[in-house]
Amino acid sequence: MNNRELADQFKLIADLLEIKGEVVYKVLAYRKVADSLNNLTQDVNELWKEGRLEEIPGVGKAIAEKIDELLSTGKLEFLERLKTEVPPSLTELLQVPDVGPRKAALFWKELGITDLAGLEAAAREGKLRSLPGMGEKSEARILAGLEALARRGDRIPIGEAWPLAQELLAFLRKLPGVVAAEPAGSLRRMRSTVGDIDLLVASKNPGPVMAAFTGRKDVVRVLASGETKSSVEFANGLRSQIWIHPPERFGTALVYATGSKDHNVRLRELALTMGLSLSEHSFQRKDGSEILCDNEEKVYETLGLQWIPPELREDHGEVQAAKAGKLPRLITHDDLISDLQTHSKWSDGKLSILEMAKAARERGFKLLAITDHTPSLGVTGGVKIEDLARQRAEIDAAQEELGDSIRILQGAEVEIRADGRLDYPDEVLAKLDIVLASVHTSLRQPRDQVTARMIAAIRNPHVDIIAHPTGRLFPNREGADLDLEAVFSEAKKHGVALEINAHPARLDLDDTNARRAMELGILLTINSDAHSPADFDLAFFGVAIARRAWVTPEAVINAWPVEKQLAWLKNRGG
DNA sequence: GCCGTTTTCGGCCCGACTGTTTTCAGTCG
Repeated sequence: MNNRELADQFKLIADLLEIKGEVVYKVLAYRKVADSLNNLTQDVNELWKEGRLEEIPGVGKAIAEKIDELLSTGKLEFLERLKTEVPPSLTELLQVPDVGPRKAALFWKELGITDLAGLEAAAREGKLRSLPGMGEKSEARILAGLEALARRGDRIPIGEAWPLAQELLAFLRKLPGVVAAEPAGSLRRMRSTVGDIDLLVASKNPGPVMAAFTGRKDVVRVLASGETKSSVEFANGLRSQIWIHPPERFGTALVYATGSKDHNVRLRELALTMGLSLSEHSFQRKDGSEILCDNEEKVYETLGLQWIPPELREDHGEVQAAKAGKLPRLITHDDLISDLQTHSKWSDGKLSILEMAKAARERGFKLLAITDHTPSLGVTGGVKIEDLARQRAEIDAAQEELGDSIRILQGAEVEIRADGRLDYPDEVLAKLDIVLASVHTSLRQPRDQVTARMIAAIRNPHVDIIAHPTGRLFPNREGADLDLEAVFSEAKKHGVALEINAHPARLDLDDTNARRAMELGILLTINSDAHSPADFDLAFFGVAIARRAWVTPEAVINAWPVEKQLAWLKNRGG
């Protein structure tokens, strides 16, 4: 059982206990452990073997025993018994907006509803409205929520949400009386997926701004509209909400709206120790007087903290680090001066090498690796060995034309075949300037097999980088079941770099794994995987993942001076 | 169920909005 699978068990326990009506703090305790496990930078099995389970945040004696039972036997008696008391399928209902644990319990106990289909049928038959605390409007909201859920599915990739948010922000910023408009929520924290689009507006006159927002043509439903907060749904099922606060309170409001919830709780606890109560409006002293903050820096300063970049605000140690003045200098998009994974017409890219190099140069890159696919990945039209010399000639010609404004490398994204062999023989790899190795197929191999395959690639002396290590694709393809600890240990030993692939459908390594790699001192690389000029800009999302992983520029090859990048490649003997 | 600059018990952040209610529960972030 891996970290995520274990976390799922505890999330299920939390949901079931909540529906059962258990005291809320017990539920929160289980939920916190699920979150801790999901964000753990080590394999929980290692901690378990070393008897260090209680070092995991939120894990005490009782939960440590449950983890022990789950990892030893694969089952948990406590959970099995719980499942006989509350049907597990009831947790489906919690996905529906406006349905929480109390209503789920109500529907189950009064109407025998145990899943989404049952809820929808009952709502359509008008059976919900007569329940205590329910009415026609509540029933209609639940039906609307069910429809939105069906349309939208789950969370959406940040690559889709970000452009939509920019469009909404541009709209808001043009409205009269709007002083500022910023992204908030998981969007601003740059999580790889977001549930809805949160936006914060500064204005002294919120009424007309709210009206303009909720009155947009693409809004199909207004879910809430108040003085400080409104929430709407778009035709595709996506939801967005805005808060509007006066400019002099923008700082506290932005901290609040950005979250995460756990980060906010941490800040509020800290405020209380200083005799202050922190809300989205202000700090309040015990005598009722307020401290207003028009920007975030003032909020953190009042708490005796360094300003914390939004990407770190997950209650993963950032508040403690800020208190000690030890926040890392996070990498930025501007730090990147190379892109080490891109594709040209030689495989599945859209442009010639010269066109790609010009596009890279326009974006300020000084170094570009052309890393086309290899033949076994048939759909990409991989470069045959006999064509590599002609590709080299094209690179030389492009280099000639562009002079020293940008340096172009001949590389390859070499397929790691199902049996662990690479798609080019060593003598061919030896002639390339840079070699990335990656898996695209046979991702469902058993853990041992797929891990061995990856390790074999890392041990090949010509391989410089493992690209998108797990092979995951949003939203539907799970990554390979890799033993990442083993992969990390081997990468460290052989000095092979691991990629944070910036394509929003990949974002692989993810933030949690990238943080673990960083802690282990493994080199990282952030690449766009560009197949067309616009794709170069996707590096932005890769940087976001790196920032969420506390990554500094020193750890990222692409942020090094060109000569250092080239020297690293040369010294690897590739 | 966890946890400790109020420490081994008694707390555990703060508020907006809605709907069904005549003062509040439920949900959400």
